Amino acid sequence: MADVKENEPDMPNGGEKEETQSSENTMNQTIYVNNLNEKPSKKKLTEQLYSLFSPYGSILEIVAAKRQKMRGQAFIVFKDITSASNALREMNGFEFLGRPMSIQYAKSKSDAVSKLDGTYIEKKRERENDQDKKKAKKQQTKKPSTTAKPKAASTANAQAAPLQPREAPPNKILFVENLPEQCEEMMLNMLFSQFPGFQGISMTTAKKGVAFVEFDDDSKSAVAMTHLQGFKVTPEKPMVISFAAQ
DNA sequence: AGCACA
Repeated sequence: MADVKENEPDMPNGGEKEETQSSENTMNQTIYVNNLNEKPSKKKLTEQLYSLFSPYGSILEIVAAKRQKMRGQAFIVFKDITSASNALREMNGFEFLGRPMSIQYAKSKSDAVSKLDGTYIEKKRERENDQDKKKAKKQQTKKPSTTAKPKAASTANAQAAPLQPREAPPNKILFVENLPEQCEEMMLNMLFSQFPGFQGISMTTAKKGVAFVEFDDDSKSAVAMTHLQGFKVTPEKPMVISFAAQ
């Protein structure tokens, strides 16, 4: 297994420029994307977003609406929060259909998620009014017993955490990310073709720094993955390898 | 700019 040091002190500055943090929202498995091109139809846009974001993990749902208030925006509901985190990190500011996407965590939980939790309420009949609760139950100690979701022990860590391979069932196709922009198919070929069962590379035209590598079967791809995981093409960019999503 | 889902 990979030894990961979780407690090493972070360097205050990695030389990265800190731009205005657009996402001060708390972590959410749903990401809110805006500044999208408003020309394509809702269906078309949703399709594009699916193919763009599915490499980061299973997508439960994509919600986009056509109303004036909602156009140019979309909600990508991931199955895992780490997928959302990775997608946000990687794709924020990425130029999509001629415009740089802006991505934040969604402010609230998606219905698709609530339905899986069992906490879904049919209509917006129930508004949580804190006023009422405070007045009625002043001294009541609220004890989350049943459906208490495990609160992230460190809420701030995940967003600052470096890109990590995502969890996915074995697949003969590997998803490689965090590649430097100057990385070309040729050099990936040289790296991966040394492992048995290598079939080929396919770089997505949509996004640089990402590639798919295919092997004969998932045992062969697993070998290559363990050997090349974290391999640094350049000192700043260790490649992150996962099994491709179905 | 703009945080929804019936």
